[in-house]
Amino acid sequence: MPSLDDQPAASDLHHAVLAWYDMHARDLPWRRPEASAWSVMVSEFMLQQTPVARVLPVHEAWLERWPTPADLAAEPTGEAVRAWGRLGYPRRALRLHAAAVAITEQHDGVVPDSYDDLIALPGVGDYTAAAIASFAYGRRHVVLDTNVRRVFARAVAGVEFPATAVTRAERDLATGLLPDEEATAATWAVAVMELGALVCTASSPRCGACPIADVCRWRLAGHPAYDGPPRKAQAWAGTDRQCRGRLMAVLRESEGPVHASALAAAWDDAVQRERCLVGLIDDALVVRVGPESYALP
DNA sequence: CATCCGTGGTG
DNA sequence: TCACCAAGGAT
Repeated sequence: MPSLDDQPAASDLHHAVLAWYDMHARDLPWRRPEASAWSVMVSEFMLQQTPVARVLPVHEAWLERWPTPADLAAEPTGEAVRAWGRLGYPRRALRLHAAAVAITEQHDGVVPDSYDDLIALPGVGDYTAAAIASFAYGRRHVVLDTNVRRVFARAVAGVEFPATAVTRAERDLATGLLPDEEATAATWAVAVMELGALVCTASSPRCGACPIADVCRWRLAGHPAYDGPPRKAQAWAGTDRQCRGRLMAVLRESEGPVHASALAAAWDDAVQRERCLVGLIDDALVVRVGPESYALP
């Protein structure tokens, strides 16, 4: 019978989480045995800050249209931005395209399997590099995303939410919990993430359905309330992000170039509209094709 | 290390 | 209703 001072034994966590995953894992396209590394990579880009439900249809259309990195690399960047649709953060589409170009030119069109090669690609940070290496190639890596961090914060550290930024102690903890055997480590990585996504959710966690509830330090401590710094909600109404989104929607939905008047109709504040347009052009999400005419690149 | 970068679902 | 949140990365 565990006391509050005990750390959950790694072996207990492994068995419980892996058994739970075997039973409850979602059947997602990028997890199927026939899924290519490119499919995994596309999913990871799309899933950066966007929920699975909204990624599914876009991912399917994307892989059908561009089955390999070279297929995407051969297209203008604007086609990637248009196909990205309303997933949000369209710079991710640009980075995915740039990554496809780099893979085509520097890796013979094959998605790299090493963390070092992956993290050198545009739009690939620590999480995405580890995720692709682990999920697509079965390599042993610490995959630290928001779900995994939350599960470990609760089950091991006994707090409701992890710190704002990844700490050294947190990474050491995750490293220590990573199973030794390579294939097991890869399954563990996706299993812990799935547990965080489906059971150990940010709000209203389903502890009654959790395979490690009996050793979870946060639950054993009586679910103490979060006492860290307030996590600031992102402002939205009236921000440049909203303005940029409106402008991009106009361009996306138009087959050809749009006149400045069409953009003006999408956002009233002329000063802010101009600032955002300049920013979009600077980001290479928009190109000016005439005196008062704009288009996707 | 804090801030910026989209969008839509939900309790 | 509206604050919160969803598989981050770049600067």
